[in-house]
Amino acid sequence: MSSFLSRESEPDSRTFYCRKEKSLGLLCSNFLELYNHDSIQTIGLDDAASKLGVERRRIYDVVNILESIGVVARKGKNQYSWKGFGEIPRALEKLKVLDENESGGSFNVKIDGQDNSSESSKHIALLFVCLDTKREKSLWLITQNFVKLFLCSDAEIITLDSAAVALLGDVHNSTAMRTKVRRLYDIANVFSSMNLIEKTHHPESRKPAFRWLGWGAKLHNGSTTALALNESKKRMFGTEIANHSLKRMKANTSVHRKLNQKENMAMHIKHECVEKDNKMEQHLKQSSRGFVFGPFTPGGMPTGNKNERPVGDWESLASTYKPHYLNQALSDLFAHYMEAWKSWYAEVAGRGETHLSP
DNA sequence: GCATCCCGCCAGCCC
DNA sequence: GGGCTGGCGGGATGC
Repeated sequence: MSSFLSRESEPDSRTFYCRKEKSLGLLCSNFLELYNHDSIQTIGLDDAASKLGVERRRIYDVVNILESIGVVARKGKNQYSWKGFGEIPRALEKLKVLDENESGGSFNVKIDGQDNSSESSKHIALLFVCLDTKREKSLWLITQNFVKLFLCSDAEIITLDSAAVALLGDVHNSTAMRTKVRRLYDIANVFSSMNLIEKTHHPESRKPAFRWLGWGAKLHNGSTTALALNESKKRMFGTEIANHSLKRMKANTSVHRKLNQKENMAMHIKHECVEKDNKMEQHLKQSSRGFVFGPFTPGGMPTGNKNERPVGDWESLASTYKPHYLNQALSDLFAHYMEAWKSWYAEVAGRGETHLSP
């Protein structure tokens, strides 16, 4: 039996209550470790609850969130089937396509002060206006809409407050807002534990917010990514269980995690990608006086900074950071990053967006 | 004091 | 009717 299971029976865990040991994120990590195996066909909720030492009610929360991104699928009463991480890209793509169909084409939603356009607000309101009935308030749908906020908006980071506003529509209903934010915290914890998002702070309000890391930011090869996640989880579980300080949110961010030298190639590849992003981001931050840009933020955007790098420098910077990967998949991934960066640069430069400057 | 989110009540649904 | 499902919000914990 895994260490996370035996821990439940320890007398200390009852004597000294630690909230973080009970968190949904940790439960999700343990759930994934338990079921992320090729041999797993069916997941019984009772079985999961007893093996993980939690109430069945908590399992519902986890599987509902996982179901919304395709990792598991409901087979019947009390039964789910394991689909695996390879389903995540497909599920995300479906969400994106679905959203484009619903909104009559891709639109640029900006939230959290990144755009004050009333048109964008209208789009959001139209997109989530249907969240009224019980079914439509389900964790499953809230999760999907939360993902859509990232996938279909220009927002690099999103605060849970603004996500709640977007999903709820009615800003004046404070009770409903609080409830929605609670649910978003649940979802965010699960996603954080899977490294789909990471916690950060809004650059202006300094409010807690979340940044979308997404599946594509890891590896495009589904199986390799799943392997990487699987391996990473194994390491993180051990760390979390053994570490009583349990700095979960910080430890779980892929950006800040240090790589164990003995980790496998998949983890190494993943880390290498993140490292490249970090270097790019650090340079971007230096020239933008602390504004938190994402990895693809155009370097040529005017910031008013005297030390601002000219566009050409960024292109040379990009080529400077071009890694010499032996792995073809990784080379393809980096090429994809470069393409995305270039297209975003072209788009933003074309619009002449100066309002992003602090 | 605010952010976070666990916990379990209880209503709706299904068999 | 009983079990399953999961929305919901009180209130405890963390920082």
